[in-house]
Amino acid sequence: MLEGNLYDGSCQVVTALNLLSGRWKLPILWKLSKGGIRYNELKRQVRGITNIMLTRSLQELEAHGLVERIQYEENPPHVEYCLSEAGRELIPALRELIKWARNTPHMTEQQK
Amino acid sequence: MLEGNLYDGSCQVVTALNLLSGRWKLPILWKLSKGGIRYNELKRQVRGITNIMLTRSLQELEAHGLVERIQYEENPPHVEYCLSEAGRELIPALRELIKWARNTPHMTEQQK
DNA sequence: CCGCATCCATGCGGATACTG
DNA sequence: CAGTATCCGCATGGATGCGG
Repeated sequence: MLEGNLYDGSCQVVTALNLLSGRWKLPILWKLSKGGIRYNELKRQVRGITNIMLTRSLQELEAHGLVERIQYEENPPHVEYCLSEAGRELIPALRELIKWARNTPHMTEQQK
Repeated sequence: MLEGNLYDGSCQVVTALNLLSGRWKLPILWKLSKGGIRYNELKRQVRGITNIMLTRSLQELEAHGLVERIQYEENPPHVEYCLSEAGRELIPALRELIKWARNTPHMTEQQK
């Protein structure tokens, strides 16, 4: 896995990582990892996010199969978001990254 | 040093992940994980990268403590780059991400 | 051999306002 | 409640050429 043609391997990881980059994706995924949640509740919990950014992020994550959108045909509208199987499988990798970030001085210092 | 850090980290993981995002950082780190390497050799191995992008990426990675630059006072010039301790500690997390990316259909299909 | 300076294009993150 | 529609600034990626 580490060996062999590295560039091929890197491509997918680069794609994956760029999918997750940006200011909001991880916080969103994190909230979703706790279970299904509605749009406005999610917006409340992800501090500072606006409608447009929440909508876009969710759409992207859904388009790439990390998040599932479930719409209940009710009035008033009721939509829930949750992690897909792929999304759930991603969590362990993120946990590793979190662990690393916490134990890395430069990461904790340079919060300018 | 390069200015304009995109998002200050209200979250360390977000900061960490954004540090790694972009087209070249991971391929570079990947090559470096094999051991120290010279600038031009690195440029040869990271297909398609230009001087400016290689230089910038290395500077950023160095500024954030993931990469170390070693300059030998010789003529002709001799510079080597290698992973720092923090950089080496990051590899396991990346391995997880690679594993995930490889096992995720959408990642392998949708190279947009 | 190992870079930096300059300039340019693009896309992303975001503010504001509106809708079914 | 759950979103869209516009518009915009600026960081980021990149081509090309120069310099120690």
